[in-house]
This record gives sequence, structure tokens and C-alpha cells, in this order.
Amino acid sequence: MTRESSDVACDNVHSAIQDTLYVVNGKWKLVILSILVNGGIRRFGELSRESGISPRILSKELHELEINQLVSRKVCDTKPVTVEYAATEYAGTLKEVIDAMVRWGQHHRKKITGQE
Amino acid sequence: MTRESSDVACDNVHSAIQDTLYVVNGKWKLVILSILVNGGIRRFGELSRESGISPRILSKELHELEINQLVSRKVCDTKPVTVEYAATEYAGTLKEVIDAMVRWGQHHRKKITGQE
DNA sequence: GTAACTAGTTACCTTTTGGTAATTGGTTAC
DNA sequence: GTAACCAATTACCAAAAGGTAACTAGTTAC
Repeated sequence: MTRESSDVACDNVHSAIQDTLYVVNGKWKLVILSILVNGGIRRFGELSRESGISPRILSKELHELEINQLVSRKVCDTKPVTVEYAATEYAGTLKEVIDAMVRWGQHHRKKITGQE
Repeated sequence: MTRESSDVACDNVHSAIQDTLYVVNGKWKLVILSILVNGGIRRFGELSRESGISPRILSKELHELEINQLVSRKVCDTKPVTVEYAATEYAGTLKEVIDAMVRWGQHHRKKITGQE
């Protein structure tokens, strides 16, 4: 591989990672997505309790995920009104990333707790 | 799957993702790791130029990666002194995560630029 | 001495992130 | 009317993240 093509390839790799980080940035987005991608539909309150995210943050994160077409929001005609959040089909393409991070986290925890 | 085992599994998944995020948090760590894991050894200045990270931030990030045993630092007896950074063997276990994020970023960019 | 190269460090600042607590607004049950 | 449930939203605050510019310190070449 020539030096030039290597540089270009590297640049693609860097910006690709940064593009991904831009969409799933922060402490909570991948946690929310893992719940919805692997666990299916959740209501707002369920998500908040299950993840431990406060309503303010959860609302903001869900909105951002919705903008990026990773989460769908459905208002249900119940009394009182409930809202269902679900991973979109497109969010399914993130499953590889989510699963890789889950596996590595489990692996890392074993390493750390085994050592200390 | 029972409700209880599902909850436990979910909790493991959430904390596994958070464990991973704790180690590779921020805007730059995965970018640095992708350079070192896929591209081999780099000196401080090379890394800074190649990634576009300012010395202050790069120094901080490398230090944190070193603490988590993902990066090794080797001072070379050259004039002037140079320092070589390399991904550790342990960092290789993150390759799955890095590659998944690179692939998704490329996929996502195609989707976005294709649509708009 | 001066410039240039290496690898950082320091001071300073702005922006972003994330958190708590209280509140809104609509509906139902008592 | 009052309490309770749902889904947020608002105001306020603290900490972290990240950036720029200038500077340190050691060595070499001129």
C-alpha cells in the first residue's frame, strides 16, 4: 500500500469513527439503544426507571435519537396518554456496534475484577 | 425467558456498555486507538498531526489510555528524544468495537449524503 | 547566540454535558 | 376538590470536556 493511499484510508477511518461518535455520543445513547434494539418497545417511564436516566436527560436523548432516525415515538390513545419508543429498522444496523461494546465491557470487567 | 432473568440480563448489558464507555469515552480515544491498532507505532508529533488533536488534549488522552493499559509509551534514545506510542496487546481486543464503528460510520455517511 | 526540532505542560477560556428539583398539563379515580 | 399517574419541560447549577496560545526543557546545527 502506498503512503498516499494509506493516508486516505486512515482519513476515512478517522472520520468514519467520528461520524459514528457524533450520532451516539454521550453517556446514555448507546444504553438506550441497547434496550430498544435488544428489548423492544418501551414507554417513557419504563425507559427512565430501567436505565436510571432522569426525565430531563431522557427526553433530550430520545429527541436526538429521533432526529437521527434511530428511534420512533408513538403517542398511544390511552388514559392517561402513554408514549411508546422503539428502535427503528435503521437502528438495527447499529447492533454490531452495540454487541461489540457489550462483549468488550463484559470482557474488560472480568479482566479488572479478576486482577484486583 | 422469564421476567427476572430478562431484567438481570439487561442490567448486565447496560453496565457492560457503560464500562466500555468509561474506558473509551470522549471525542478522541477511539480515533487514537484506531490509528495505533490498525496502523502500528506512532510518535507523539505524528499522532498529533495525523489526528488533528492538539498537544494538550493528546497528552491527556494518551495518559488515560496508558492507565487503562491500552497504549504503551516508549522513550527512544534519539537526539532529540522521541517517544513512541503503540497499542498494547490488550487494545487488540477492542478491534471488534473499532471496526464496527468504522463500518457503521461509513454506512451512515453513505445514507446521509445519498439522501440529502 | 539563534533557530529548529523533539515532547510535552501551563494558564486561560468557552462550550457541552449531565444532574436535581420543581412545575406543567392532561386524565382518571375517589 | 384532591390525589395519582403519565410524559415531559423549565430553571438552575456544577463539573467535565475540549480548544488556543504561550511556554518549558533538552539537543543539534549553523
